[in-house]
Amino acid sequence: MGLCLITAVITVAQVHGTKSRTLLPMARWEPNAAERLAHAALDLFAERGYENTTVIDIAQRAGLGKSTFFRHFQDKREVLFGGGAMDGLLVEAIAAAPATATPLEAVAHALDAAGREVFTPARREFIARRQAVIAANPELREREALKNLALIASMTDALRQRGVPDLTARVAAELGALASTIAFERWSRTATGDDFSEIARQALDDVQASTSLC
Amino acid sequence: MGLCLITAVITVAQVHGTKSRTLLPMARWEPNAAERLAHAALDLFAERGYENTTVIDIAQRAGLGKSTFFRHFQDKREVLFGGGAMDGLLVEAIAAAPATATPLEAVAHALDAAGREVFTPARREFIARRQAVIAANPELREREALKNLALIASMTDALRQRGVPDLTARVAAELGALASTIAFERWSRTATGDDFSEIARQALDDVQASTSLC
DNA sequence: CGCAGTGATGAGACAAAGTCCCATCACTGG
DNA sequence: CCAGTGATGGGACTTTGTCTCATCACTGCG
Repeated sequence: MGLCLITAVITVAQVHGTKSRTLLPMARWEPNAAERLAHAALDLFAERGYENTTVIDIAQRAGLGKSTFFRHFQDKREVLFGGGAMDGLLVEAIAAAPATATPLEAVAHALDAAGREVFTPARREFIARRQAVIAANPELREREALKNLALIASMTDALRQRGVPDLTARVAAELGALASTIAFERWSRTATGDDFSEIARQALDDVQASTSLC
Repeated sequence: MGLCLITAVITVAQVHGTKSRTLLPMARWEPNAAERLAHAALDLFAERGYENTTVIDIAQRAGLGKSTFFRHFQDKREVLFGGGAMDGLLVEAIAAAPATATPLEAVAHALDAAGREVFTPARREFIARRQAVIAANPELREREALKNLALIASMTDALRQRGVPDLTARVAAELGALASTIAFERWSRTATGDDFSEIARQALDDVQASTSLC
């Protein structure tokens, strides 16, 4: 799966530094609680595994309490899928594609946007690490599958609003998701700072070519 | 989703009646504990909803204890996805397809098998009821998404073993899953005893035709 | 007829997930 | 200096899921 990735930890460095005077009272009241929790969780999951990590462990490492964890995340799995801006990003990109674009070209437009905003070279290592944690645990893969389904539904809707017939929209969204997954697999293996958008376009072409051989 | 359906409750009426003499000592030691639990669960989920139903509630309605529930099912969700013979059924059907068949024809072969063995007219109402329960709850949809993923992976493997190239196998499996989902949507709406296999073949044709319009 | 063995079950203790309520603390504005 | 706001902490509570051990039904054997 490649679409439903990272979104938490995206709004990272921003506030920090406004009130560096009152550091004594402890980590509490320090900003970015959600980000700290997400980072602490990824670290712990990578160290000891998802199931050997307690929500309390995560909260403690972030200098927070259990209550605060559940105030920021619906459940333990969600800490790795937090942000979720991916959805809107793809929908907007599909809507913004030229009116003359075919469904799959509109999807390619969306994958470009993902490459520009999310799957950046700077985040590659972090995202791959996160993906490894997810792949290692059934509960997390389950959540990822659901997110992916939601993403496909969003893309399908976005295509329909361009006037694409229902079934065609569904097929295009599904093929786009598959291409994205394949592109992500290739991209996370590249040691170099390869551009995700290029890889994704290539993957989309490959997928489209394969449909003729079915 | 249509592929990952029913499997529990499939080995239903069989043993019953061998020891109808000792009925007094209570439901215990009555056979088919798993089936009784699955039916009790579906009834309760339909009545009060998944989240308002306790595992203990389910066990009690089946005349069993909590321990026995978790002895038969990994977790609360799994009670609706129990059997799981679907996987092997599709894999075997794909392997058994004529060597001359294209990937999608092999998949069509698998959907035929599903229509013959699982999505029978007699089970239509029950399956639709179960699907409604799943659709009404995020946790259950999540599990369904994971099962669907596993099914796609199985079909992909089965196609690869026929000598189909990796990417083509993946695309064919994905398109087959989509066709199956669409076929299931259509089939569960038909009041008549329509044949799932026919609907599925039609859906597969529709999907294939749509790929040309992307 | 009785007696030990097997297998499914039940009961209860336990850890962790998730929910809820309320007190507390940091900071804000008057 | 004081009241208000919002994020936090703590703890009680329910439920899920695990584990261990005793129990019961039925089986086969002497």
